[in-house]
Parts: sequence; C-alpha cells; structure tokens
Amino acid sequence: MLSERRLQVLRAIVQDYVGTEEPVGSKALTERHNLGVSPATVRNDMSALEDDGYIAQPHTSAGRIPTDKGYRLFVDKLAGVKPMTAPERRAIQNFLDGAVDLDDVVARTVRLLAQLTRQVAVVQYPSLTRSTVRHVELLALAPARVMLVLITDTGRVEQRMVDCPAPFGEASLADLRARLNSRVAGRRFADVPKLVEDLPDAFEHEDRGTVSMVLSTLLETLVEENEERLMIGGTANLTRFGHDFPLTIRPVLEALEEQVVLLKLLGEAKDPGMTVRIGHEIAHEGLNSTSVVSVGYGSGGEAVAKLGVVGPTRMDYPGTMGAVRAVARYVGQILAES
Amino acid sequence: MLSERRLQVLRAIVQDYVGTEEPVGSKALTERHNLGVSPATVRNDMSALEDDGYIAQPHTSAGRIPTDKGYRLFVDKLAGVKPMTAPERRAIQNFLDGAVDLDDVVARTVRLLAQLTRQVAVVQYPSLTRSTVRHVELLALAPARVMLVLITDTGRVEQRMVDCPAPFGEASLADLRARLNSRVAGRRFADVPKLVEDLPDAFEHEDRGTVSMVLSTLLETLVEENEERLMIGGTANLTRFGHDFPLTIRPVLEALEEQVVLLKLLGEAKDPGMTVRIGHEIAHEGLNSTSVVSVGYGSGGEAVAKLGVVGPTRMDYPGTMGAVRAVARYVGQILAES
DNA sequence: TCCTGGCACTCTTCGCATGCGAGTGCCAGC
DNA sequence: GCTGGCACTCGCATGCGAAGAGTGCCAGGA
Repeated sequence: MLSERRLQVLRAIVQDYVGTEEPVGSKALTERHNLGVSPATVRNDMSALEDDGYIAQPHTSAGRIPTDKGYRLFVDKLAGVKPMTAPERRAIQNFLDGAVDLDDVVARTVRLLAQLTRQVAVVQYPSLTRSTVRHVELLALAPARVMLVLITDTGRVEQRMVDCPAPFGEASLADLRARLNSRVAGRRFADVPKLVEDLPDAFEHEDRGTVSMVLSTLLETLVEENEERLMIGGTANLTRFGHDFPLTIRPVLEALEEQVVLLKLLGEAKDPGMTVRIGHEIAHEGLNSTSVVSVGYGSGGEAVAKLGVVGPTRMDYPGTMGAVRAVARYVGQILAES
Repeated sequence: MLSERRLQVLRAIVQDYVGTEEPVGSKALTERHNLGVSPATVRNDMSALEDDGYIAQPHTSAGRIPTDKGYRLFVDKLAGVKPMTAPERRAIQNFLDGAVDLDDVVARTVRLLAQLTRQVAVVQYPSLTRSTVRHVELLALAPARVMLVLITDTGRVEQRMVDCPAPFGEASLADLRARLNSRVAGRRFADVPKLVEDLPDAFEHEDRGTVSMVLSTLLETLVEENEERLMIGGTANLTRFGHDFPLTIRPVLEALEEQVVLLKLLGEAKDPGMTVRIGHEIAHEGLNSTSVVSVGYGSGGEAVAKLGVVGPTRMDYPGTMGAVRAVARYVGQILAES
C-alpha cells in the first residue's frame, strides 16, 4: 500500500503534467507543491511509484509522466469531480434552452461539450430501445405503398417505406392506424412485439399480408441497432494534443469516423453513472492513447443514451468529468420538458 | 499568350508536383516527360511562367510549385475530367444501392466520396426550398399540442411542435389535415405560402388561431435556411497533407465544423455543373490552402443540393472531378428511384 | 527508520560549422 | 530560339561540443 505522501506525489505529478504537458521532475514538484519534504525524498517516492507502475520516464534523465495505471488511481482515489461554476451552469442552460428540435438539442450539446472541455465531444442520439412510442403514423403514398412514421417520446422520428403485397384501402389503413396506436402508444419499445402479435387476425384475409409487413417493418425499426446514431464535434481540438501528433491524430480521426467503434465504447460503459476509460483500457487500437469520459443522460430518471468526451489520456479529469456530468444533467432536463 | 510548350511545361509541373509533393526542377521534368527539349530550355520556360505568376519557388534554388493561378489554368485549360473506370462505376452503384433511407443515402455517399478521392467529402442534404411537398401530417399529442410532420419528395422528414392557443378538436384537425394536403401535396415549397393563404377563413372563429399557428410553423419550416444540413466524412484524410500540417490542419477542421462556412461555399457555386475553387479563391481564411470541388445533384433534371470534396490545392483535379461527378450522378439516380 | 544534501552520471537539446547536392540564372555558341 | 557549360545560392543533413535537467546513490543526521 502506498503511503499518504506518495499518493500526494502522484497527484502532484498528474496535475503538473496535465498542466505543462512536460515530464515533471522532483525539483519542480517540491517548488510548486509544498509537500514539506526535499527533492531527494520525492525522488525516492518517485522511484517507488515507478516500481509499482504508476509513473514512467520517457527516457533516462527526464522527468516522470503518469502511466495509464497512474491516471486510473488518480481518477479513482485522488481526484474528485470539479463542479461547474455558477456562470458556467447558466451558460450551459442558456445555450441548450434555445434548441428547437431533437437534432438541434444534440447539435448544441456537442458544440457545448466540445467548447467546455476543449476536446472532442460525442453525443449519442436518444436510443430507441429504451424509449416509448408516442405515435405511429401511416400514410398511403400510393395504392400499394405505405410510409411508416414512428415518433418517440424523446421527439425522435423514424420513417420507413413499406411496399405492400396488395393494394391497401384507405379505410383499412385508418383502421390499422387506430388499432396500432391504441395498443402501442405510450408503451416501451421492448413491449411492442407482444402487443401487436395478434393484430393481423383482426383484418380481412386479403389485408393480412400488408398488415404483417407493416408490423414487421415497425419491429425492424424498433430493434435496428445500427440506427443508433451519434454526433461528433470539436475534432479541431485534437490538434492541441502534442507536437508529435501526425502519428497520433490520424487513428483517432479514423476511429471517430467509425461510429461503430464509438457506439460500442459507449455501450460497454455499464455503470449508470460516469465512466472513465483510460488509454489501454480501451480495446480499440488507435484510441490507445486517449481517454473517454462518458455518462448516461435521459429524460426522467432513466438514461436513454450516452454522451461523453474523447481526449488525450493526459487530460484534466476533474474538470472534464464536471463538464460532462453537468451537460448530461441539463440535456436530460431539456428532453424531459419537450 | 503562352506558347504551347509552356503550357505543356505547366501541365507537367502540376502533374509531377501532385504526384511527388515536392518542388519539381527542370532536370527531373525533362526526364519524366519527353518534352523534346533540354533542361535549359525548360528553365527559360519556367522563368517565364514564374514571371506570369503561374508557378513559384518556395526558396531560391529549389524546384517550382504551381501557384493558385497555375492550378486555375491547369483546371480550366490543360486537364479534363478523368472518367471513372467501369469497375469503379460498378462499385459506386453497388455501394449506394444498399441504402435504406435518406440519411443512409447521404451517409453512404459521404463515405464513398471520401474513399474514392481520399479526401474530405461533404454532402449537403437535399435542400427543402427546391423540393416539393409529399405529405403533411398533423398529430394531436395533447388537446392543445399538435405535432407537424412534413414529408418531402426526397424522403426528408421534418417535425415541429405547435403549442395551440386553444384546444383543437380531432375533427378540426382531420379537416385541416385534409384541406392542407389537398392544396399542397405535390407542390413546390416556394408555392406553398400562396396556396394556404386563405385557409384559416374556412374554419370556425375559435379554431382560426390554431390554424394560423400551424400554418406559420409550416411556412417557417419551409424557409428555415439554417436547417440546411450537411454531412462530412473522411477527415482522417487530412493527415495525408504535409508534414508541416499541425498548422494547416487545424483551421481546416475548424472550418469544417462551422457548417455555415461550408454551406455558404456550396451555395456560392452558381454553376449548375462542376465548380472548382482553388486556394485564395475561397474567401474563408483557413481554407486558403485548400481547394473545393463541388457539383449539384438531384433527382430528375434539377439539382436539389450539392456535394463535393475539400482537399489541398495540391490535389489530383482530374481524378477528383471525375469521382465527384460520377458520385453525384448515381446519387441523383438513387433519389429519383426512391 | 526516514529524511536530507551532495555529487557523479546519463541523456536530451540546442547552437554552430561544415559539406553536399539540387536547382537556378546567365552566357556564349550553334 | 535552343543547348551545354559554369558559377552561385540555398536548404538540409551531419557531426561535435556545451548546457541543462534530472536521476540514482550514498553517507550523515534527526
């Protein structure tokens, strides 16, 4: 077990390194933090921390930098979440309050988060699977062509085209629309399949094919996982990384474009609260030298999607976590109101 | 006026520079292209080209690189559009054919264009202002709350919430829905305002406020310019630029996030055909060392939106133009079919 | 037992001088 | 108007040495 002072040394190293972006030495440490001991003592502590794998030196006779393990300890034990200041909170609220629709909420959230953290922001669209159905609309575009529009309680709208096997009368359509809505409106997506199971039985034989097809399209839309979209912003902040970074920025940009990777990453964070993944804890190669801070957000008590930030492992964790948490909270409020 | 051979020299310089990314000298030129003259002669030609501002040397005793003016001449006079090969065309078609809805078409187009050109691709969503209305749907979510859903002929769906001044009966809603659709379905957006002008008169006095409000929301949605969205992809290709590029990639990423800038840029290209803007021809600082190749696309004869590519001024213009044109053509077909 | 000052050692970084090579510009000759 | 030759200019890589930062270790003291 590490002594109290060694933990303080580690904390100081992380803070200084995040601030200066340069390996930090024993002398500088004692000057900037009053640890009450001499550089030599700190050197001993550092040596111990290095043996335990919390810090490392890029090359002999350079200062130390934290390892992923070091950051992990820092995040778990040594640092809290820095709360937003009152003006910041007001700014967040003002900025988000202007949103006109769901797309706009997401777009504004991304911009906001990127600006606050000066890093890359990622916001997942409210997921379908946890939401409830607000309304299902059916429109006859042609005698044998129906457009299915699904509206969720989070304001999301999905549409699908259905090519019917047989012409489908306006009356049947109205009937189906009414029956469908009375059964599923307000219900959770997960419950829908069972609720509509026997619906085709209520129709004339000639219409059943079409009804089944509409229903299966609806169910497809509900489960369609790759329809989980997300919005990314603040990629320009990647250039703030290092000086070495042609090498490091590239795979990150590539990973960001592969939304699948990000969705998987967000999905893996089981913790309903905040999750921080650091460096090699992220399976995906190319994000190995980045950290991801993510948290669920949602209207009401339950999280419907995630949002977060991607940045260098050398990031201001307390500040980033504070911003992410605050933004998630306000977005939840906005969604609950609309 | 430049002699034929000098134009050939310019063409050779552009081609070599695009290929090698290094300033090209007189000796290398004569070796790689059989111009039929000696390096000394080429040097004289280069000197003349430099005096006219078509090429420049980064520093004394280095080869020449084309200036923006040089690229302009190259694009206008010296190079054609390189057609896609048959396999490439098949690949484009296959890739786009799998799309399920409008979002998917746009997403696939961006990916495709980025891959083909190995540059940053930009695709504007089919613009509302030039489309026609397919259907307007009204849903009562609460006694005094109506959701307006607008469906366009390009498959785009816009929704807006309307808070009514007074409760609005289901019958009135159905009436309004029917009247509205009979008037505007199939009509161009630009014509809608006049078509619905007198619609409130047909309703009871108590409902007129709500009807007016629904209509004005509809009109707002139609003209809302900042709802012109676009999708961007292939930003990782920016890293292929130079070695110097922490400086150059940053403003480009920033400009790309400012979608306003890109929309303005795409909007400025009046030419219905392909437009190429090179370097300083682009007003926006930060895109000064990039070129933009854009073209309109659309279902049927008319362009409904633009798509294009952003890359370094040092790009393969013929190839890029070929890819952009081909993709635009196929996207148009896809939209016409759906 | 733990902290401290001192000291030698290591390694990176920076500045500077040098040599090389690519490329140019110009000129005289064909 | 083209060509070969030649001197000149720079940028770039290389090598060397000094400076500086930081470490590790050790002996001495609380």
